[in-house]
Amino acid sequence: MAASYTKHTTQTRERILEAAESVFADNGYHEAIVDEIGQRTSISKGGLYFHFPSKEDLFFAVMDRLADKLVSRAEKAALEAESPLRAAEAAIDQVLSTLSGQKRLARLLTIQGYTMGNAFESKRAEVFDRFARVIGKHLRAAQEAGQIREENTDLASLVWLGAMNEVVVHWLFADGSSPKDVMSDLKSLLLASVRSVDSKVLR
Amino acid sequence: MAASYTKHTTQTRERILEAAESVFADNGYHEAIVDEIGQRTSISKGGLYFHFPSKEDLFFAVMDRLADKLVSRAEKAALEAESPLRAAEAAIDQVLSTLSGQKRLARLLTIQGYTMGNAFESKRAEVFDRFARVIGKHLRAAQEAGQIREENTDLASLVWLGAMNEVVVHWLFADGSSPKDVMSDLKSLLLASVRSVDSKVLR
DNA sequence: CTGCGTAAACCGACCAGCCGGTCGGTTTTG
DNA sequence: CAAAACCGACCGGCTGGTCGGTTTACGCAG
Repeated sequence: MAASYTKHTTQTRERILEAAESVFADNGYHEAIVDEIGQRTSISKGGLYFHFPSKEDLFFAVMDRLADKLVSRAEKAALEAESPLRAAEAAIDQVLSTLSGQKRLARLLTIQGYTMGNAFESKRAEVFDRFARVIGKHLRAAQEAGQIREENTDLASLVWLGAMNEVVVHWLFADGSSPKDVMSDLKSLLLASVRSVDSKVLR
Repeated sequence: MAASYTKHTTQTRERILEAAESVFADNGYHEAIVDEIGQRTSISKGGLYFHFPSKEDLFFAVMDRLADKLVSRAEKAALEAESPLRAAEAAIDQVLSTLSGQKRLARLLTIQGYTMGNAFESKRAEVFDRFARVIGKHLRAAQEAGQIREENTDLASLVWLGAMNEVVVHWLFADGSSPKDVMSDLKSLLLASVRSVDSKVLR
């Protein structure tokens, strides 16, 4: 499918996605106006609708693209880690520091995404699940390797994800310290939540 | 201010809030239609707008009312606990089991609330902060009482809150096990995240 | 290389319908 | 008899999406 696109088309799609991302990030789904994406792209509304069937689809495409980027970053970082637990750590590290530098993007992923009604629900679930799975994979490995006590790794990854999310959201709202700044404290909390009682086994 | 309302007015307001809560919970902010609140209340749109200046204000009032209810429940439960750490535990216990029984309400608090654009941001922050403060208060006490290791209690309460939120949201989307079912696992994770290394000091 | 025909890509004026909010008037309350 | 409470027909702005038409890209025959 993607292969059938000409190079030119692909480039244009990319341009649109880029602009759409910024518009959605600024305003959220509902407040975002399709024409504005047109303006920023110098592509008319008609042109936009040639590439994407609807505003909703465009939004989904933006989210997918974003998730792809972040997840692959996280997985790459995890690959370089020297132990499963470190890998899980590296993944959240990566995500948090990326988001730290890009407030609007963070906003899009955590808050703005919600701003479409029911239609978005499943998308949100999908994107967050992808992250949860990345974390879960490594936690499971860590458990098998005896690095951690916790057996319910699915729940644990949910907890980790939720914690990260909340830290990011809090930063966005309260604009206090950035996720980067609390990262080390956060990591020790999360590690503590799963580690063996015998703390020597940790890592 | 509230005192200046007549009894009758107060009752009507209550009826409206009740209906509004259910309509918002069903559809989210944008999809919710003011007229429908009218229908369910048998109060005309004009009547509604006599009591609330705008849809947005009505929504805020609904959220406030909800937060009041939940927070006071949580605090009441915490009062009866025998130690600060137990109190924090009781608070999340209370919230989770309440939400477990009321899916629509849970949806409203966690997801639907977001479905208004930027205007909602500060409200979300406010509501969640109230919960965070409840947890934080007890964690701080627990820290002073030497029950827990963690010093950054603000962060810890954020983590707890985020974890709870994510568990609820996941339940709503995936409709797997209810928060109630994972509660004990969740609690042990959260406790582990903050407890002293010397596990005997726990509680 | 050139001209040409076809289809892809793009344009932008226009429409449609939805829904929050209004307001002049009516009923109820005290 | 005020004033509060309520009614509901109506308005108007807004914005996704459409569609007939134009331009560009590209393969190919002469």
